[in-house]
Parts: sequence; C-alpha cells; structure tokens
Amino acid sequence: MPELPEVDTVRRGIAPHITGKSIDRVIVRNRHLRWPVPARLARSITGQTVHAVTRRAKYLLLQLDTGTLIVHLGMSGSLRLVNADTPVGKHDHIDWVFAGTCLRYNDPRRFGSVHWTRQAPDQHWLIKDLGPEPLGDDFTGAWLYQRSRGRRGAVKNFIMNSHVVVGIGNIYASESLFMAGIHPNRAVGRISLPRYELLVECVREVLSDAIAAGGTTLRDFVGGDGKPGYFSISLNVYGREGEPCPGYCGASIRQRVIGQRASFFCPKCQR
DNA sequence: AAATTCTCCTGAAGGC
DNA sequence: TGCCTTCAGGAGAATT
Repeated sequence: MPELPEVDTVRRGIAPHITGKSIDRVIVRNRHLRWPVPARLARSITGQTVHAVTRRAKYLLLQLDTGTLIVHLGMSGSLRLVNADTPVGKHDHIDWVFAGTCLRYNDPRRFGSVHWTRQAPDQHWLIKDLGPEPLGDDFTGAWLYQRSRGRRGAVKNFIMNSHVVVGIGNIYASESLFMAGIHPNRAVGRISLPRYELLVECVREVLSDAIAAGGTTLRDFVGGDGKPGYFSISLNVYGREGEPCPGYCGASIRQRVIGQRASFFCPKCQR
C-alpha cells in the first residue's frame, strides 16, 4: 500500500517522462474508483500539457493548462509508463496517452481516485483541510504539542490523522514511534514537548530514508519506471511480531490493534 | 470538537 | 485449476 515515500517515488518516476508533453488521448476503461472518474474527463483535458507533477499528502497533482489532475493510489493503485500498444490488463482503469508513452492507472481494489479541478489544488475539498507535510517546516514538535492539548486518543491514531499531519500511514507510524521510543497507545495529552520534538525528527528520518531508498511496500506497488517499488528496507518492527527487538533490549516485538489497525511495538523500549 | 465506527473492494492466506 | 471464509488497508463519511 503506497505510503508517502512510495507516492513520491512514483512522482519522481513519472515526472521526467510526461512533463512538457501534451495529452493526446485519454482512455477511461473503468470509471469505478472510490469516486467515479469524471464522465467528462477526456473532453476536459485532452490536448493539455503537463506542466508539473507535484504531491500534496498522498495526492499526486498533475498541473495542466487549465487545472489540475488529482490522483490518489489508494492502497493498491499504481501508475506505470507503458507503450500505447501494451496489452491492457485486469484493473487497468485509465490511460493518459502522450507522444511516445502512455501513463496507465491500475487499481485492483479501487480505493484510489482521480479528480479534475480548475481550482487551485490547495482550494480543492480533498486538500484544503489537510494538516502540514511531515517533511515541511510547519511540522514541528510545538505543533503536535499544541494540537494534542485537551485530547485523549492514542498517539498512533493522532499522527495518522490527516488533519494533524499528512502522509504517515500504518507502516511508518509504527516505525516512527519505535524510533522515538514512544508507545503507540500512549495518550496524546501525556507526551511532553521534548518528546514530540523527538517524534517529529523520527518521522522525518523514517520518511526521508524511505524516499531515498525508493519507497517501501508489501505488495501491489509499482514504481513509475515500471519496476516494483519494493525494496528490502529494514523495517524495525512492522510485521515482526514475536521477533527480538532490534534495540537488543531482550524483549520481543508485539502486535496489537489500535484504531482498527495493526500496530507493532517493543513493550520495553516504547513507553 | 473529538473519537469511534462504517464503508468501499479484491486478492492473499488459511482452514478443511 | 479446490472451495469457502476471513481479513487487510486509506481515508472520507456517518455516527456517537
């Protein structure tokens, strides 16, 4: 399931191949995604040039002449660069055909989405209320501390809340909290400012390491160059229930469900 | 307001 | 070519 590093890996993979090119044709084979693909999509954007490929949270933003395509990969979506004559596979929903290449959107589980807007992307309803980027200057320990006052939830749910900070999915939430030595179930109101400052640094390190390495995934993810984005990044705790803590503390990694999601942690190192 | 639950969907995994 | 059940997972929507 693509997390922010995977989405950014896709962005970097496709951008050089489509930036500056015009969309010759749009083929929508299956409109059924999380929200229906706009019926007038092809008519709206055919002939327009891609000026930039950027990212906000896990949304990919393709800036065209008169608006922006907002693409989300859900948990099983992928974008691949193929030849226009590459045989169409199951769950290939959309082609954006350019001169010499074709951007193909595939999403077996249909949790992804494609929107077209003439608004500034920051004004779009999917994006306007999102919290700060985890790698941006607005994401600070002071921000987390301030936002956590008077709240009672578990810190893992807190940092996965897109109104608090975007782009931290289930895998990297567990990894960041392990690195920071904070128990995922700890109440947000019972974490000090210095610990939030440490957590921010750990989130940044985990995400930027993953971006540098090309993104992590468990399955389904395919990079913009058509190669699997999968790489054996050393996840310290995620999926490692029962294994020894990488901190050599002698304890073993535990799993429990927090906020309906599997969470992995060391019961000794994380408090 | 904040917290919790529900929802979409397919394919993988596991039991038999 | 085995069939059936269970379940994960992003994140907005609905509910409490």
